[in-house]
Amino acid sequence: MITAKNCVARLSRYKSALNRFKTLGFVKVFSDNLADAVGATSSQVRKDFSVFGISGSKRGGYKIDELIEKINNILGKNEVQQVIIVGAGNIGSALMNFKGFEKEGMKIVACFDTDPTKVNRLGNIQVLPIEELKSFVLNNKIKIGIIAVPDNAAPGVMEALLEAGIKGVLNFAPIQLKAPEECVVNNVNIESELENVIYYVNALQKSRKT
Amino acid sequence: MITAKNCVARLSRYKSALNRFKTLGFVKVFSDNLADAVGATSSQVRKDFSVFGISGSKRGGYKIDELIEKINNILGKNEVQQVIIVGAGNIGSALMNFKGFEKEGMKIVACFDTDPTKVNRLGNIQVLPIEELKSFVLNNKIKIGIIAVPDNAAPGVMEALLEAGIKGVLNFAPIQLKAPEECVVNNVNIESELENVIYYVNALQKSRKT
DNA sequence: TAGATTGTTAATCGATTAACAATC
DNA sequence: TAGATTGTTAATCGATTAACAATC
Repeated sequence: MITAKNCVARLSRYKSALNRFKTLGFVKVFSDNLADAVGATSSQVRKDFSVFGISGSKRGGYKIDELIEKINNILGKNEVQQVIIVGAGNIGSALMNFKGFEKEGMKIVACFDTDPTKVNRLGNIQVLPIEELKSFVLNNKIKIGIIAVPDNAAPGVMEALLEAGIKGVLNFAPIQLKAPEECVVNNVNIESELENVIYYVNALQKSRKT
Repeated sequence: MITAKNCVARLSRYKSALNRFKTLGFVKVFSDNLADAVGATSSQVRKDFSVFGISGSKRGGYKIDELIEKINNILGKNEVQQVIIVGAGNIGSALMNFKGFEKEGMKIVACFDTDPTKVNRLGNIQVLPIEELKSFVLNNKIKIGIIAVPDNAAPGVMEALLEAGIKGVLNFAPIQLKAPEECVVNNVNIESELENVIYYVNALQKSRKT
């Protein structure tokens, strides 16, 4: 990996904070403002920007519009990113209807499922049989896929995506998926995120007692 | 924070790996097996266990059943954790129907929404008006809440949860929520996770070209 | 026993923060 | 100009890894 993952994640956060600042009518920000907005230090904001070659003006801070523009470029927002989903269950369906992606220039173009009863070629976003995955990915030059299937099905889906030539995967199955170097995998484990909260709530209560 | 967040997250991963090992008929594991399963080093596995006071037997590794038991205790699995959701939109509804929580001893007991048309007292999991949030939380001694509302509504919901006495929050709104020390917040930003994948796919392609 | 694995300490690595010269 | 903020380097902090004595 070229750039630290946290660093890119913070870039996303800066961007949403900047959009909020813009809504409030701000025109420029200082590293200090951004730091407050995302819960970081001003040093970190400036360091992150320097990593990505973003510069402001000394004494004048950063112009919000320019900053958003630059961050969007870095995050690949100059073109709409076409994304497919595998798995039309709870999570998959929610993501199909999720407004957040569209707003960020990411478009779900199709969903795939093994269950024939879930296939639907008439909807706003088609649900297709898994057999059509490879041809669809090739024909439409899709690079990004989301896995939203149960954990036992996930490794198989990963293989199918790799074989179809997918270059990046966001995985919601509660299993750590691996891929060869040429494919990026980001595992999001919702159960584990909730377990995390529960752990700290309990830990906090225990430490309170002593 | 008492223990590093990554450390707790890995604990969750060890647990699911252990469950898979168990399904395969294994009775004991070595730190090396677990490391392979979750993509860590054996040093790290043993270090993590030592942080939580988990010990195995030299030469004999760890008994899977005991290990699962111990990890479950640490993660608060000795009792079913009751959780509420705020927001019955796409994400909120998916989480209500999500099987993954139940399997892990976490139970969604109610959902709250401002939209009266979404209220439903007859379903398997009730959807209640947001006005009933506080009394429900108090009456049922709920400690954990999930936020699944748009970003502009999220800070208000956070306040309402705090006022109701919630001690831990898992936030899916794309905004970094803050809370006083006595409340734990874990922010999961799905858009940002996908952006992350896109960034690395692009970065990889660029580095390939040079 | 000999060999393999744990548990822990020390070394390394990377990420965050502090500090400050440059400069608007 | 004087004061404030950037950009960057050095210092600090924390997390991961390597190494190895203890021991089953």
